[in-house]
Amino acid sequence: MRVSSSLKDVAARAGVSARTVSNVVNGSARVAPETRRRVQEAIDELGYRPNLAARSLRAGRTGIIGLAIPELHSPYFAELAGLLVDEARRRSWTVVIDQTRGGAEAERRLLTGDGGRVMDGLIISPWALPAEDITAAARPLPVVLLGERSPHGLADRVAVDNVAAADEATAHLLSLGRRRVAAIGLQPHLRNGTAELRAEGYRAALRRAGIAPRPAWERPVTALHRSDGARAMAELLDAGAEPDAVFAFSDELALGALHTAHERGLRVPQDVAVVGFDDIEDGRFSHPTLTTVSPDKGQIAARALQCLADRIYSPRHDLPAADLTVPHRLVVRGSSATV
Amino acid sequence: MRVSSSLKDVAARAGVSARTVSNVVNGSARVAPETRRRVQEAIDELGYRPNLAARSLRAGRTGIIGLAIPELHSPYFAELAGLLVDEARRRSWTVVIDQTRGGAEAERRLLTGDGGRVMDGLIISPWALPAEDITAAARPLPVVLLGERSPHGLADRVAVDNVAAADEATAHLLSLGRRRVAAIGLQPHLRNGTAELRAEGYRAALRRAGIAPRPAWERPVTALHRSDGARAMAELLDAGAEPDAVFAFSDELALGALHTAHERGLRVPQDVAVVGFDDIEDGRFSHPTLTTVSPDKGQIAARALQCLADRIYSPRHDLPAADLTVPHRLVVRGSSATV
DNA sequence: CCAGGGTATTGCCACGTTGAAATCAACGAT
DNA sequence: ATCGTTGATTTCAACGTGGCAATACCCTGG
Repeated sequence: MRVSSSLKDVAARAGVSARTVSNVVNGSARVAPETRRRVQEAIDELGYRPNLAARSLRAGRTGIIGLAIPELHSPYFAELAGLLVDEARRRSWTVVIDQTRGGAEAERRLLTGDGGRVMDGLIISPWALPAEDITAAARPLPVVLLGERSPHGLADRVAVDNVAAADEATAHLLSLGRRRVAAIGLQPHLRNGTAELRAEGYRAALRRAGIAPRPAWERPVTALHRSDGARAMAELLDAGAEPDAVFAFSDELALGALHTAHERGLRVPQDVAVVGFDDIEDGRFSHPTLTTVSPDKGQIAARALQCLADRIYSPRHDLPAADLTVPHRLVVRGSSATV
Repeated sequence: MRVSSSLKDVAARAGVSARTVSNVVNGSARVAPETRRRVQEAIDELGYRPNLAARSLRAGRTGIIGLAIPELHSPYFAELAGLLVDEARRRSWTVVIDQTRGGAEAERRLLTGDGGRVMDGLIISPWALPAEDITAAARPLPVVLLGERSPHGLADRVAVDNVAAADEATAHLLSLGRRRVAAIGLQPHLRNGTAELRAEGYRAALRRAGIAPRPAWERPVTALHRSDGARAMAELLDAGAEPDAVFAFSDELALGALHTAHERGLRVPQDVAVVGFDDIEDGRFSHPTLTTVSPDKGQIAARALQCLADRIYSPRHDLPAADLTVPHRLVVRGSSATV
């Protein structure tokens, strides 16, 4: 059996030209019913499948979009990736996933390397690289940024309102009567817009409640894993900050903080209330369950792909950059329950 | 600026033929240093990138491999996918990820649809479809099966020794003096080999300890999420099985079971010891931390890709199917600590 | 000054597909 | 009977690359 058959093989078998077979496959032109039947029969018999490489070469499009995220094993990104893959299938796109592992080099390679030629578009959650650099390197590849601060109209962007969401989360802790509200998750060493925005909202809520933000309450992290949250929480306690509440910039950090709280014999939420960000599944089954800011991930996925589709299928190269804000809501669970 | 430049454009600029540029790019033939310099210069100036579609068409290979897993947001698969993507980059392959969402239809579509033409090979963790069907549908695409029972030499397979691992986990619980050891995670309705194998090991360990396996102790689940584990645990308790230990076939199920135990006021490990399977990161930070069977995921990734590489780059189509067993170890943590 | 042998470079073609335009057949209207 | 029209099918060319074989070039030894 041949490894693969081509239009020509099918055409020979059906007694028509290759072009007619192409028409049957794509429905791009009218084909007589009888001819269509014969061709279809030949297709089935030979098990013909169109060669996508040839099709791409001809069309100048690959039907492949890239998704660049820092880490696939991070629950938030994994959930989001899952939704994006599903949504992409709905548009008959294939998704290639690239992990940047938080490296600026990886983010740049992705854009200047072969990636730029194989993908029709890219959805990226930037980490180390400023948004400006990304959009510059990517051109003319359509790019959608997730979460990052808006790059002044250089590329489409989809995100929750990080400032408002962080503000709400902090205000929620304050509404419980907590006054020493710490924050875990700053990343001053990185040009990471998301962390900056959440810190901004956190401080705004404190100020509105008449509390001056204190550097000692703001714990930086190098990465966003549970272990980083656990370490930051330990440092916070060791430094004698005596927080009665913690707002972690991600659920993973929050779960790490919970872990340390348990170790140190602190009761959650009685001694320390904890709020996270992302609404990953783990938080619904942790002990205690985790209060969190829940971004509408389904909408992030849908909107991001819509943006790409608009650019890929539109002949116009000067579409104004979209800056879409998707809804979020605060989900109150055990870790910040009223005591 | 041109959207993309071709060999021809570079050739024109450097004053050589397209073929010479191709030689410079691929190093496939000797090129005079001076010529190489001029060509490289032109490449840089034009920002030339090879067109992968054309290259694939010519070479008959795409450099893309598929990874089909039930769910991306499942921590185990997300971690594994991350490792596979990293390992694939090392071999300059790109990975497209497909989620079957546990559907037989999705698994079949993947193989018979366009996927089969765009991928050079496929790594699949089968769920609903018997391994035999998968390998039959895939031919002549090289396939590596993860975890599934060996399909009688039809395709390469990489997995831990599920029977032995489940046996060890159960034996560990028995060694703590537990006698009513329940199992959570059977999937009798699916043709899922992995669950069957783990049940086999579980029962073997019981029998060796002189305990007859009881159907009432074996709780089936429909999926492998935390919520399924939580439900199964609740059913187990409601049925009056009064287990003093639980072996869950995955960490997610185990974490769900922990959640229910907390809710019901059971102390872990004092009242019920719990062991999971997979060693996902969550288990290292849960409360209590989770005892689990830790498969060497790095080796699973490396070996699976090695198998694919062997088949893709080998002209021989009759390589015997490999059946590789990767090491695992039992990691004892809080959920089964000695009381 | 030329044959011989290597090195460097080139032209041509095919991979499988599809857009554009040409061809062919059939049919109704003039 | 002829022409125009519509519908169905075909021919031709090109997308960008790399294998193959041919060619142009240079140097050395006779």
